[in-house]
Amino acid sequence: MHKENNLSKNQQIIFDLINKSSEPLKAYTILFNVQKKGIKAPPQVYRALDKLVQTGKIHKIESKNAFVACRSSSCEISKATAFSICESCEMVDEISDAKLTKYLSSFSDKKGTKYKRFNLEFFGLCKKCK
Amino acid sequence: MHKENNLSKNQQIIFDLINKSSEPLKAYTILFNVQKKGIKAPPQVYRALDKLVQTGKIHKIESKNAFVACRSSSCEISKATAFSICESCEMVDEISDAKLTKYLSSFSDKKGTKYKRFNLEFFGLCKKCK
DNA sequence: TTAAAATTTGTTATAATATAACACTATGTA
DNA sequence: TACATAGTGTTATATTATAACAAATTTTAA
Repeated sequence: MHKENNLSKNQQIIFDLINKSSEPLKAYTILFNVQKKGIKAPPQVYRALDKLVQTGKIHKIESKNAFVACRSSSCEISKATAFSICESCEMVDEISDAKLTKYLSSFSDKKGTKYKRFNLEFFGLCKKCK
Repeated sequence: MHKENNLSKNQQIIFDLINKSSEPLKAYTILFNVQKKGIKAPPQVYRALDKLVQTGKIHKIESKNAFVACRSSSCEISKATAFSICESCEMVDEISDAKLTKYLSSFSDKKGTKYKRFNLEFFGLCKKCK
């Protein structure tokens, strides 16, 4: 039987926590919340996070050092991420906009270089906070 | 006499260092390099960095926790930044592309929300590394 | 010019984020 | 089975960033 794309125990615990959260979670918040499940030390959390990011199950919000579950159905998108971030309430939403992805994926700079991966973070006020 | 847009002593020292660097500098690298000039502690560095970022003289590369001088002539652009990052040699270039800026500045999401600020980081291989 | 306000500085301590290194276990593959 | 790969548990430590307070400097405006 070939390798399933299943998560290991720690990966699953941490993914579940992030996935049911309505807001980005930080590594040490995650650590605190999974200690009752036996995950006791930072490296355990960071290793699971690294793997989940690599496989596109979660994304890192770089400007916040926090992690959100991918909400995008086709998660090739781990290489092409965009988020909106509210500067007031800190809410983060994943943007999945085919046009935007296409535009940025085919963007080439002045030297003609194209890039296989990007991360875009928009900042403003969400609907509630406006 | 009204306030000039001049930099304070520490801000100038730290800006000069970043400005003459060909690569993004990290806060503690900066600290190490300015100790001979009398800047001895992290808060002095971080305060200057914060101010320089606010005024658009430098930008923070979020995925690297590092800082580069703004190379864009019209530095209103501090609200609309884009960078290319080489995954091999770590080189970072600021992208100033009017079309790209315009496209992203006028982007509105599914709810019709527009965002006043964004940061975009492209990852790939630079010309040298290809 | 001079007093109040705002900004910048200097300093110590500590918080928050992240990884190195090592020994061991579990799982997948040939 | 036996080898390789991925995951786990653990301790210690490295890296990035801020809190809090006192003093000095610069700006503003009465």
